[in-house]
Amino acid sequence: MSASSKAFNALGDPTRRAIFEKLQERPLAVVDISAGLPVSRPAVSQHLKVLKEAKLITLRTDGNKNIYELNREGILAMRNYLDKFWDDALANFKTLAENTEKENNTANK
Amino acid sequence: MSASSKAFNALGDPTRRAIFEKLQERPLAVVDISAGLPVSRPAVSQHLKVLKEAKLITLRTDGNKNIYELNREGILAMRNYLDKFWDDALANFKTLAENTEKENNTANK
DNA sequence: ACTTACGGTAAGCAAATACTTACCATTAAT
DNA sequence: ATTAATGGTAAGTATTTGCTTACCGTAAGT
Repeated sequence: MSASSKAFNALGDPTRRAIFEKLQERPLAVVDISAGLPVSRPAVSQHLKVLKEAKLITLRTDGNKNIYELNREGILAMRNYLDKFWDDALANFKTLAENTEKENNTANK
Repeated sequence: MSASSKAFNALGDPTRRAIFEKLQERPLAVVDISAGLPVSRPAVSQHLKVLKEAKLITLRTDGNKNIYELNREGILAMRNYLDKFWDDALANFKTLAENTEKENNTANK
């Protein structure tokens, strides 16, 4: 599973997106992330694990608190995937159009 | 559910990502998309519906064939989401750092 | 030292969702 | 006209995955 695959999978879940967006404000400890969310704290821990493995967040320990923070790496991986994806698609469609053009010309001769 | 939410959700599934990536090569009819995939043709139809609703692909009819094609709109929505997300995160962290700085200065006087 | 706060993991359950088979409508081919 | 091919939808099943409770370890506060 590629880096971007894991990231897409991770952000596929609405609760994980909510967590992700909370961390946009500031780095937060698990209790603070959990506060306000409609699921239990262990559920949040499980989601954090998925986001971490997708390299969308990082973990730093501060005493007995686990502070989670956004990780540029995963976000960039997705962005790059989308950019390249679209660029390649355009290139493919272009050569496809050219080939179709040639075929028509040949057929018309 | 926002446009990008639907798109993230859609690409959260590996089979849908496979379909999405097949369409990067060229627009394809359902039979052609289905060929090679480890799931039945109706399953593919169902996935196509989700991708279409996420504005990641579009549908064009050609005789009895339904040709699916990439849709820039959904791809761009995700890209914009990620860009804005990261920009806003940076801005938040910056003001956060400045405030912490001020607090330290005040505390030290 | 004892208690409270923090948070990860395990096991089991519940809900969501991906998949299959069956069916039907439409279009193309013979 | 009949038959093939294309593909969407429905109903039911099965798998996945998100969630909860229970538990444990570690760090901080009193």
